[in-house]
Amino acid sequence: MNNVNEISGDPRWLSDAEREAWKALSLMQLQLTARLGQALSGSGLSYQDYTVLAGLTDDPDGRMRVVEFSRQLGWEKSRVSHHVSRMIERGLVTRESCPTDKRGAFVVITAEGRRAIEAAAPGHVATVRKFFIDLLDESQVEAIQEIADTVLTNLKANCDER
Amino acid sequence: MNNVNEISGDPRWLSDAEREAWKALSLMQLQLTARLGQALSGSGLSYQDYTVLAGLTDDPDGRMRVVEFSRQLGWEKSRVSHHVSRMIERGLVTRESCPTDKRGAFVVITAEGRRAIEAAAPGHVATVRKFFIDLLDESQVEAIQEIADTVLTNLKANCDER
DNA sequence: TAAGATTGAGTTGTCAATCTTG
DNA sequence: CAAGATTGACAACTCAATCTTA
Repeated sequence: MNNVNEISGDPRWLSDAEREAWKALSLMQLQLTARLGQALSGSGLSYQDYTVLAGLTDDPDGRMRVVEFSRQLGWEKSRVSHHVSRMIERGLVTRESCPTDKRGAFVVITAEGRRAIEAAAPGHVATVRKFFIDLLDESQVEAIQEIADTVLTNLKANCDER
Repeated sequence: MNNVNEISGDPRWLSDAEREAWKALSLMQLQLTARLGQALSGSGLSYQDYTVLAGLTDDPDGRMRVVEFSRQLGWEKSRVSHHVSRMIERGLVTRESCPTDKRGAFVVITAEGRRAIEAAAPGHVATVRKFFIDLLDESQVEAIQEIADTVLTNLKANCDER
């Protein structure tokens, strides 16, 4: 499996540069989120908790549909459901039924949830800056956005195929 | 928590562009690996299995130290150990002790493991191309590599701090 | 019938404790 | 004591099945 296919070419393989880039990106993502989680550990919130609460505070009423979380975070809907259940037990959020669509459910942040994320936010932001954002220039942030948008659009366009 | 901080500035927050870029990247990574996993499902290998076997085939003898996997993949060493145990049960790899460092252990690919990854590889590569690599130009692949290298170097430099 | 959501069972991953060797 | 590795208990996630409403 030696591959020194530097020039775009052979569709059966990836070039070394392509493989390395993908590996490096995966490793970065894993280590970065691990680090963000560590940094949060003192606050009593996991990185996942933080993500959910941050999503809720984006809404003026502090509420979001389960299905919307599923889309925004890329979590299986059952994952959202399970995680919300655990957060409810800890008093960070509640569940409310949706008046307009009776199948639906809202996740709503509680006062305690708000306190928790407000306490954690400054430190978390500092960590994201220190280990990610502040290391990049504007053009790199743009590049990430463009790449991700391209890939996500393509994924959505082919969500039917096996 | 409204933030319309477009101009670099305030270290207490992230700009919208910065937040969006990070969210998009996380979403991309999640959906991409989910898709790669789906595409592999017919082969009897999970994406994680594939990753391990691919690492092993990089070595001429098809062997790699557990600790090296831990570093390369960014997996907890216990995760490597557990996953290898499961792969052993399925006959894809074996464990061997290291002669030079008696604490160490090698993971070694079996003939069956080799068959499995060789069968899965063409399809997997095609999927990585279709949903990722072929959507990007050379400069974007480069950009990813640079960003990831920068971030990973910085993480390594600060691995001691809490 | 499909879409939103939950549930339970099984799988995978983490964390702390332990064992062995450097 | 530190480094490599494993183990077991627990937490988080996935997948399929189910329930309810559109």
